[in-house]
Amino acid sequence: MSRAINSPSLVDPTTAQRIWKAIDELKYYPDVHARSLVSGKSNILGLIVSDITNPFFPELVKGFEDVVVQRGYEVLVSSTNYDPARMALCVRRMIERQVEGVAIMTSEMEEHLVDQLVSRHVPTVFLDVGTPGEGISNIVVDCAHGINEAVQHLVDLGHRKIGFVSGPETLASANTRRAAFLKSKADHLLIQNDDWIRQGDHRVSGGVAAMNELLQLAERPTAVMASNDLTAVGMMSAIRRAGLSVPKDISVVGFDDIWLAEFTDPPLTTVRFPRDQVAEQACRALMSHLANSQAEEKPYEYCVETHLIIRESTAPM
Amino acid sequence: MSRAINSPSLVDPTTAQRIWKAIDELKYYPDVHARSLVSGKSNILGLIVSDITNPFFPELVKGFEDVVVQRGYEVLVSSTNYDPARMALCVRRMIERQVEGVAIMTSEMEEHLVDQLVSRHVPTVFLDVGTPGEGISNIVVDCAHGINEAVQHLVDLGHRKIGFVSGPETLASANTRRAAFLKSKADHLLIQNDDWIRQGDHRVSGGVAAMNELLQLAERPTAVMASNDLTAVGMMSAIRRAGLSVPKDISVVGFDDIWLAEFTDPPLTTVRFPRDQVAEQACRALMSHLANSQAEEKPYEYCVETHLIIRESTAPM
DNA sequence: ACACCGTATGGCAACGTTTTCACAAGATTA
DNA sequence: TAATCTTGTGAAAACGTTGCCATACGGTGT
Repeated sequence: MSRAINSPSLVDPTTAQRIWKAIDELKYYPDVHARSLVSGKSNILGLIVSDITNPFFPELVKGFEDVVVQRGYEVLVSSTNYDPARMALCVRRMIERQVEGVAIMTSEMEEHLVDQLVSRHVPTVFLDVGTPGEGISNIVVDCAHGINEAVQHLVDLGHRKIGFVSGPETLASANTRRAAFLKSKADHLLIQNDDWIRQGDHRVSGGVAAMNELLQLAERPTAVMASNDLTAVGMMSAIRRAGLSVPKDISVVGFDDIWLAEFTDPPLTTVRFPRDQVAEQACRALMSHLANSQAEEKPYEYCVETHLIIRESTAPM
Repeated sequence: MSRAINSPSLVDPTTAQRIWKAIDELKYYPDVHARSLVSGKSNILGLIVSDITNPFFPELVKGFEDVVVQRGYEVLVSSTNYDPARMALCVRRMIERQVEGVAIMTSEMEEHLVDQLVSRHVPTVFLDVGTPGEGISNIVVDCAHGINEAVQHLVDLGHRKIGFVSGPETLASANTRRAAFLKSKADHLLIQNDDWIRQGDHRVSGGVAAMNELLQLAERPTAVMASNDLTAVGMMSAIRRAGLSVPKDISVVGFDDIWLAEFTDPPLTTVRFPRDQVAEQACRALMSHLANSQAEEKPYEYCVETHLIIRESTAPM
């Protein structure tokens, strides 16, 4: 009987024992569907990422799964593959399965899809985009802090000519990072040179191409930063192909601290994007919405910091 | 009404239209839980992996998600983190959510957990371990083929002294690969030298350590193969730290063809483990069990091939 | 015109829980 | 001893579907 399981206080110890014995013997598992049907709660949280194959995401997924499961919930992971149609499918899957909340960890998100979620009162949490409000939270990531540390680190090493390879300009997060770099550069009174600011695509190939452009400049930067680690990997590769050495000739700094960064050659100095913390905070935000369901839906906004991880791709000028 | 949705043939076109209109207007989504409750089918397939953070898995997860979703099912992904207790939790989660089938893509699996699944008649598919039977399928991976191609490739380049760094001996897949290498080596009448066979741990650090041992040998191999790409990455790093060059001084071949292999320096020649095919076949196997539910539960056994991908970490001796 | 058949539709039981309500039995009090 | 209260338990409604059965309706054949 359900009472024995859910409100042990109300039931006589001896009957409770009888019931638990039966449960054990029959290997009884409660039927989640019946349970969900009557309670209206699915006990599922959704997680939407761009592409699980992108090394940025697995850590996020893992972190999310860990804490969500620990709290007795289940996770529904889905990838958009950067495809708007596919994104619509992801949202539909979430709604159909009646998830109790969704963490949308992609940087692109169409307005009307978000509306579908809010109109169904599904709590939502975003990764550093958009505006918190009615059931919508946001994890804001302080990229500037880590980028500032990185610039400071390079300045300390004697670098004054620092280049930057950004991500695609359609990507909000890429623009944030670029702006943070520009600001930090100005704050440090470094040499300004627009030629040293190049655009990549957050993939290895973009890093290679951008770095090749930088290498052909008459006056080259002595250190370069990248908008993400993949770009930095491409840049290091291009530098080496040009017969130069990292970090002896040019220092390189990445961003994200993906798993790979530790094992590039040389190991990449980079800014750590704390994906495990993001996952935990996203989950916490969702749970918080679930707790104070209708009343006072306080939008949750949590700030997560980034920090420089110094490895071996940076050296004195 | 359910008829309009599920058996369009039985309902008058005009009423059908009325119903669809209403569905649209009310933004009606059928309640999966009620549906599952009455039908007894959850429309969910489970996927258990060791660690989504391990670069081997994301591609597998993505492939699985793609085809499962396409067939109108949902996926429940869970990671064991190589922890038996956690594995038990994974199985429990699967059973509680009443998945209709589970793909267990880890190499370790405790007997009694599998029993829980079979006793509940949950179709199961494994990745190259165990014995097919009553509702249990297996995707067998022909590692030998790719390894043979790799050895042949090295022989063609003039190598006769080929080393091998294996994975942990507790891992079935690692032993399979090691055995395949040994057999291929014998077939090619290559120089036998037990000193050239080392044990790694399928991680970068193990590759570094094993390679350092090989480098200290009086008579060194001129080419080395690894049980997986991570090991190969470590080996390349160790070689370079020793002041030698890949592939000029020593050729290196990996196994798995993880995403990273394309971007190491030099790009890694490796044996491609077709994870997308595995995912698709796993799904197909599960679906096949679902189709002929009770009757003639034919165990499904599919063989997937491996092939050498030649990049730049191998060169003539 | 009447019986018959096929098709389209309304109604109802069932799925396995949770929750509420009512009731029984024992304990407490006047 | 009777009345009231407490505690534990059984019974029933509800959740939103599906699948079956009954029924109403329009058409066809005699």
